[in-house]
Amino acid sequence: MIDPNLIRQHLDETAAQLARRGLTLDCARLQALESERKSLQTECERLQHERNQISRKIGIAKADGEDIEPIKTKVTGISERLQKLTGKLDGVQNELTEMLLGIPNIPDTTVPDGAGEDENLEIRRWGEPQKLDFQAKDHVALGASLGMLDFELAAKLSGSRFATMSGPLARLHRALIHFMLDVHTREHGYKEWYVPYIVNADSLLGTGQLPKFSEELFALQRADNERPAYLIPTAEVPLTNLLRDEIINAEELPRCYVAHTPCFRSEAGSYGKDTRGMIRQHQFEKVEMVQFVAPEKSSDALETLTGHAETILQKLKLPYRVMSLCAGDLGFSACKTYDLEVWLPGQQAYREISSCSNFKSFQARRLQARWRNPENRKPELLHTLNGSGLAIGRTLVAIMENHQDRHGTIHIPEVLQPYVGGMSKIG
RNA sequence: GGAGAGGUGUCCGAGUGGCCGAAGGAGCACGCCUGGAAAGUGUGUGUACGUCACAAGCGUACCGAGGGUUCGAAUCCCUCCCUCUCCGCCA
Repeated sequence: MIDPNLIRQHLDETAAQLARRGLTLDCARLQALESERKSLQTECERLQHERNQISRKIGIAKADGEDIEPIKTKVTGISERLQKLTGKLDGVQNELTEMLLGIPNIPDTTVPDGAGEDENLEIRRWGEPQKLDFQAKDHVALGASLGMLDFELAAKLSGSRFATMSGPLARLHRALIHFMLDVHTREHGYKEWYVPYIVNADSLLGTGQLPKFSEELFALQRADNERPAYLIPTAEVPLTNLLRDEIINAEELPRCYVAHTPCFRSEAGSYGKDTRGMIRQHQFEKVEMVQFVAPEKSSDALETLTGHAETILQKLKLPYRVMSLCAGDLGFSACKTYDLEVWLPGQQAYREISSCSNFKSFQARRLQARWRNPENRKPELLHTLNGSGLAIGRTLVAIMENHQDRHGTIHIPEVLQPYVGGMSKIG
């Protein structure tokens, strides 16, 4: 959630900044609701004050043995008026918060202009796409010829957008998880977590997936009376919510967390997109990094966090480029995002493999995740960041396609070999 | 699944209808003491919102969440969530 004060005091500038995303803010409605809220709230509080005063007098009068009936009737009148007004105030406030929750984060000033994907800005490249003297196969063909990657079999079990892997390929997939966790914990100073894969609505509200994006989630059917629960779409949700409603000390910052989890996405609205292969699945594994930092540190933290994700690609010798998402392509909660796009010879294209974002206080405000600023001893909102480090399935795809030879053999990057019992190739 | 106990401020912990935003302690901040530190000691120390100059002051709300009773609720009633103990079951 953006700072409500921006709506109250700097509505026009805020609307202008949000317009970069292609969003038109209903300023008139917001302003009307805001001024109505103001007058209703003032009046309600005045009446409450009056009621509290009189009620207090009743207590005293009663102790003195006086007749309290006349005072009581006076209060009753106030209470009736108060009830009507608070009802109205609640209505206004609900509409206002609903609108506020629906407003995306304000793009950072360093975010490039643009309406969508095509206008994202390339920041840098690493590695050269290999020039092969044979026709590169994509991972689907490679996996099928190895007999270790099967989508039809998965469809029998579960439906479309699932995969089975077997044998050495399944092992390599598992190895990637361990490798990435080891790099982030040993070399980048992250703390490893194991977290629930099922979360409640509050957690999803905290990170911004709810209320707006419920169609992307798998909701679980539960017994009567139980609150809805959801499969996590990313480890960002449980990891970031670890600090929900917490106040932490300055010396405990930054907090750098990493976890591997499966991720579940319904991929509603992506029909016909990436239907071939493992790029877009209902279930995939991901190693996720999350950082909680003091506000003035978050811009730098985004650079280092992105670097941590890049390290993995470099160690795996996978060519990639870093894209700064333009305002129109930013995710709902993000203020600035770098996408890492890995080269996929099978597609002859760079494809997203990691997304690293600074949310500033947008998530922290919903979460009430705070720190105690030593300067004034007051609790203030933290800044949160996260990034994939990396998406496991897509990394596997990238390894298969980039490290294939003319025989369809996959050559395993050296850094991974200790994780697969010294195996150097598959097939 | 059965039986019981409980959820109060940064933390611990008192408080069973009327100046209770809440005793006491710890922690923290500032000061005294000290060669320095510890100990000791004094003072201060919740959050959000409104009014307003994001000052002071004043006001409102908040004692797990949401309803209700009442002139008045941390305190009484209902529903839900969560934690703990014992028993049962179980990867």
